[in-house]
Amino acid sequence: MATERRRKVSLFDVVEDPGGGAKKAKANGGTDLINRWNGKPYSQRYRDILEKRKTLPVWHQKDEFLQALKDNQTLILVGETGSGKTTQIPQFVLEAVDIETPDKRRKMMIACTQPRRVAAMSVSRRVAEEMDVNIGEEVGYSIRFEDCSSARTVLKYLTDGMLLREAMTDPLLERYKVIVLDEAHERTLATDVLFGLLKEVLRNRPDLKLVVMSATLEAEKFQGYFNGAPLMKVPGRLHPVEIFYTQEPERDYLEAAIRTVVQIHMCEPSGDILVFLTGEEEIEDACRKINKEVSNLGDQVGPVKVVPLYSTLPPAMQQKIFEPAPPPLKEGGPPGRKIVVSTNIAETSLTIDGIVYVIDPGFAKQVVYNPRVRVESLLVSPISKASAHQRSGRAGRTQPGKCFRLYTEKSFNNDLQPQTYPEILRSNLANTVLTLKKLGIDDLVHFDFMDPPAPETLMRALEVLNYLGALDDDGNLTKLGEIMSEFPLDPQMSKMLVVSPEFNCSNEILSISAMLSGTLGSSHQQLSSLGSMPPVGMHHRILIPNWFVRPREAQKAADEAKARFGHIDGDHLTLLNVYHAYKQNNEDPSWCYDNFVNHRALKSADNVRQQLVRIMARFNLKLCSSDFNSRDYYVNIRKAMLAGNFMQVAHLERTGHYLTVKDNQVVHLHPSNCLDHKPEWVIYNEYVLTSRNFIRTVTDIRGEWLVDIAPHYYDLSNFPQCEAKRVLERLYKKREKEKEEARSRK
DNA sequence: GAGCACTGC
Repeated sequence: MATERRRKVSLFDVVEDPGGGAKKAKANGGTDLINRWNGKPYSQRYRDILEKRKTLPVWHQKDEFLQALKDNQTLILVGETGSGKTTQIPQFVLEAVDIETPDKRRKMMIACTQPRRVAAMSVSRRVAEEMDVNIGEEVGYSIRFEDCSSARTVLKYLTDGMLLREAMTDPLLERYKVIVLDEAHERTLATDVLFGLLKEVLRNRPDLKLVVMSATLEAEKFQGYFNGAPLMKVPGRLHPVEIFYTQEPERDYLEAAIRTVVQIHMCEPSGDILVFLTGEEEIEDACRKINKEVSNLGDQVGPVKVVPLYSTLPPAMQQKIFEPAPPPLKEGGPPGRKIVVSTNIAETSLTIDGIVYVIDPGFAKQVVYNPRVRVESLLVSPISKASAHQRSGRAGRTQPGKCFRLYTEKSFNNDLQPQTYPEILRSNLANTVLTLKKLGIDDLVHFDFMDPPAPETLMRALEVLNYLGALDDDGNLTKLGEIMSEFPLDPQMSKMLVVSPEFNCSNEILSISAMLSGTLGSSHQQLSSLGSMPPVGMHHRILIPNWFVRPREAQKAADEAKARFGHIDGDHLTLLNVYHAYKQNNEDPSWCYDNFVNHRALKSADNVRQQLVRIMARFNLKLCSSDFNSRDYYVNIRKAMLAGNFMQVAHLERTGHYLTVKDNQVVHLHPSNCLDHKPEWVIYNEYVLTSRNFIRTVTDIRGEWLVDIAPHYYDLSNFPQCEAKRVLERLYKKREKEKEEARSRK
């Protein structure tokens, strides 16, 4: 222990002078004009930025921070918006720690995790500028689809999910000297897994340090979890925001929100308005109504620009939130105003400057997972206090602001829960459990989760992985499971992909998997901002992007276009048709436009597909297709899909409705399906609970295949009494008879 | 015959 202690200290060369870079350069044998990191002279721009950096709140506590870092292995830092922690703390760390290795060509790194890709990209660009180096060299970032770092990189920003991936091949994270977990209060699934993992790694690597950065005072909870690690608080830099509550509860929050917008516009000084609503339809509706109400007021009030904002809005439309408010109609007339009507996207992911008024009805759509029926549903539910706090903060970024909460103060105090439930308590954990197993965590029950998931959720996940063959009966990772864990897909999908060569259709399953695996990411590139924050729930599930565009003014034409891609045996095959058509038309955006196909979604599917192909190659999984003209072409694809999705099967009962297999839930085919008939058996990708229980993205499969491909799941000794069971009994008998006949023929 | 809060690998 004593030697470890000494070693730790000697590796830690803290600079006593808070002056920073210039002095360090001198110490390195150069002059104070030379950049320690790349040996080049500092630019004037560097010095200008440095002066501004020094005014950030964290700089006042630089010495205190470095001393605490020197004395402790783990440190918790709480800083609200505007403290500068995300950009400055990793630089402080870099100045202070010794990152040399015996190998002179390579240094150890500082990692800083972010929940979102755009943040990792934009923050690292900013920091590279501040350090006067080129992005991708000494300072870099690493996100899915893009590694912008090199052998020279000493400071790397990366998504929390990416660090988790790295841990799969480098379990002790030996490339890193210090790991900074930023935005820890958001409690993403990946951050929560990293918490537990890093606690273990820290025990095995006394030379590694961890800085946990968070924006809320839940930090005391973090402190308890990290064995009493010291906590440092850094003030934020927000303007004051005055909070107003309603006297009485509002019966109709949409109507109340619109009324409040109009009142602000009539009575309050200039400044833009941000309204939080729950979804696309509600937002579009509100925008129309606001425009109508304001135009009814005539020219007594200034002009307004009402802008909707939600994630599925095309980027060009989202860009409108950055346009300035309209000028007064006539000189000296009442000022114009921009009114942004947004989902939660404006709470964390996007920051709009110039907002002075926030209207918060107190609701958001949130996912609720029920492990008993294995269903996730999207429900409009009250937000948490932390979320309300975050929303109000959006009014104080550029000047003092006002926030109008459309609920009573009593309701805020008594009804809202303090924090949004962390994602790990609200998700299906099949994929997370697979990752943990791959990381070498064998005993999940005793894994040190900050908030342990319900045992039932873990049991469900283990059960699913066992049925898929990823875990053996003792819960150990199988060879198959090991390969599956490498794919950035849900276990059902990675299973069908890994076995698809056996069905001679891996090319097609690759395309279908890529289409189903929705990442419309990187579209917010220009929309990003350094602002960030709080605990609003994220979740993990299969969410399928919109491949088809259906503009209000051309719905009929869009439906006709979609029908042209339709495959009567199912939606998965329809997706394959769309993908093939897209490739045959050279990925042409105007072809997409003419055919009402979402070019962004297809482009991102193509990107995902390339990544999946690389992983297939790593494991020598064959890329193959059946003859397109053979009768087996689609049959093979449907069988391969069943090999992964045999747990998401529904059976058509004689009464005319579908029952899910084993769970016996009544479900309905979602009307968006492309089938021309009601198949006896279907596999489905999504279970959506809206006006009815729908299964969406469905494909016709044959009962015989259930018996052939998944007999361990369709084991009738362990099956509830139902019509499907009787059908399966007949199918098993039929198979046995066929076998007997085959034997007697021999 | 219906509708998609938000992320990530």
